[in-house]
Parts: sequence; C-alpha cells; structure tokens
Amino acid sequence: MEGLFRQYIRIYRPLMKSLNELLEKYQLSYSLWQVIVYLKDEGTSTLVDISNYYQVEKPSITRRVHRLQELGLIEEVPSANRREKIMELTTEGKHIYQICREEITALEHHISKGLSEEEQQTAFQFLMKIQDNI
Amino acid sequence: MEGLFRQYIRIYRPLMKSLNELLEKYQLSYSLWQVIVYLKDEGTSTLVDISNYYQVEKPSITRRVHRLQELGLIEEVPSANRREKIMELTTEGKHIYQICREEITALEHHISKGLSEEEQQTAFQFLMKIQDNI
DNA sequence: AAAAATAATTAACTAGGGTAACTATTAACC
DNA sequence: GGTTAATAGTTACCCTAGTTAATTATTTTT
Repeated sequence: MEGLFRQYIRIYRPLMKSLNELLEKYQLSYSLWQVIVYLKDEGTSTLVDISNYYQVEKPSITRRVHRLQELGLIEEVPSANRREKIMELTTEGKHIYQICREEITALEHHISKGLSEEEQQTAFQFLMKIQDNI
Repeated sequence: MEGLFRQYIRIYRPLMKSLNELLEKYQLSYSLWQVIVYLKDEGTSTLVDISNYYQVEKPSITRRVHRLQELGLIEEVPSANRREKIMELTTEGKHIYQICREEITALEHHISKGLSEEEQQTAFQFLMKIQDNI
C-alpha cells in the first residue's frame, strides 16, 4: 500500500496543531494531556510507567509531571517506596479532564465526519497492529 | 471510536524514530526526506509549493532546502520569475532517493506485516478523509 | 554488608517548527 | 505607466519537546 505511511505522517502536524489550540485554553498541550489521560485511566502511576507507556524518556516525563503539579492538576500520593513518586489526578485535574475530554471528543467526531464506525474500527486495528511491529 | 486518535498519536514517535535511524545513514532526516519525495513526484517545485503541501511554514522549508543543497541532493533551476526559486533533484539526489525508497519500503512492509491489503486500503482512506476535516 | 539495579532528577544539547520583520520582485489597479 | 498590493524567499529570534550522560537516593540482589 504505497503512500500509507506518508499520508499518516503528513496528517500528524495539522492534527496536533488543532489539539494544541484546543488545549492551550487550559494552559495545556497534548504532551501534558497524555499524562492526564494516563492517570485518569490508571488511577495512580509512577513516572517510569508513563515513560514506558508513551515511549518517551524519563527526563521528558519529569518535566511534564512538574508542569502539571505547578498547574495543580496532579499530585504525589504517599508511598512506602521512597524511591518512586506515585502520582494521581487532583480534584481539579479530574475536572479539567472532563472538560477537555468533551472538547476533544467533539473535535474527534468532527474530524471523523463521514467515516463509518467500521472504517474507524479497521483503522484502529491497523494502528494497534503496527505498534507491535515497529 | 474511542481511542483511535490517541493510538494514532502514540505510534507517531516510534515510527519517526525508526525512519530517522534509517535515514541518518545518508545524513538525512524524515523532514528532509519529505522534500526529496515531493520533488521526485513533482519534478520541479517552488518552496511555497512544498510549504503548502506539508503545511509547514516557509522558513522551515527554506532551512530544509538549504540543507539539501549543501548535501548536493537538490539544485535550483533557472526561472524567468526571479522572485521564486524552482528546485529539482540532482542526479545524486535521484540516486539517494532510489536507495532510501527501497529501504523505507522494506521498513514499511515490515511494519505492516500481518495486515491485509484491504485493511491497509481502509486505513489509507481513513487518513485521506480526515485530512480534509482537520 | 557490598554490589547491582532502579527511580527520579539535573544539565547540556538537538531537531524542528513558529512568528515577525525585511528584501526583492511581480501583479493589480486607477 | 506609475503607484499600490501581493507574493517568494530569507533572517533573526524564540519555543516546544525531545535526547543523552551523569548524579543522587533508594531498594533489591547476592
């Protein structure tokens, strides 16, 4: 399938741009949003967990986490293990999640307009499978 | 389709990483490769054409083009319009294109392993359609 | 108890893009 | 035909967000 990856990559920047424009109203960016989403799903997690999930090096995650702490959206929960920091969303963080979640879902619906649920399912499968191959 | 865009974005970095690793053998990066591919397809083009196609601002394209000129992979062709620069691949540029094309195609096949042509077609359609909606 | 591994951090660097302002040239308009 | 507006490319400066290497603190392994 010639051109598939090219098209994939070409779309990335415009997509990120619209997501970032949406998020900047809340002083967020997509990279910060990723951490919020991960904590929303997992409840609590260490920085290494986040680093592994997104395949981004730890220093980058440290910065994201510090920024989100400054914004009051996440906080550290006490842990027996003093080596690792366990993070979770604050009440404010959960609130912001809900607000952004709705906006992002609306944007995604807009972007997916005219595409059947089946097509989207297939695209999702595709993305899941190539992940393992990379 | 919950999680589709999240998955899309999550894969981007690892994919770029493997593409960049492949290309750095030739002192290239994917952003430079994009210009080469565009010129391969179009034959000749101005910087504005490239800028519009990839939706990247002109100063970024200026930099990419200068870098590729330094590498001897593209060159300016004389034009009646002295305001615009028309670029094309050099012989060396075409040569490098062929070499990288094969390697990238092989990588893409590897990454798409286990996916039917039909699935890939659907994914491609998906990517084409959302482009207009963004 | 000593050695190895792990989690987080800091510092320094890099890739790549963006905006604003500028020059040179061409096109549009009256 | 001369002035004004638009366009192509460039320069300077800044921003986001990543990386690697080295360091500290703590925990696990032997």
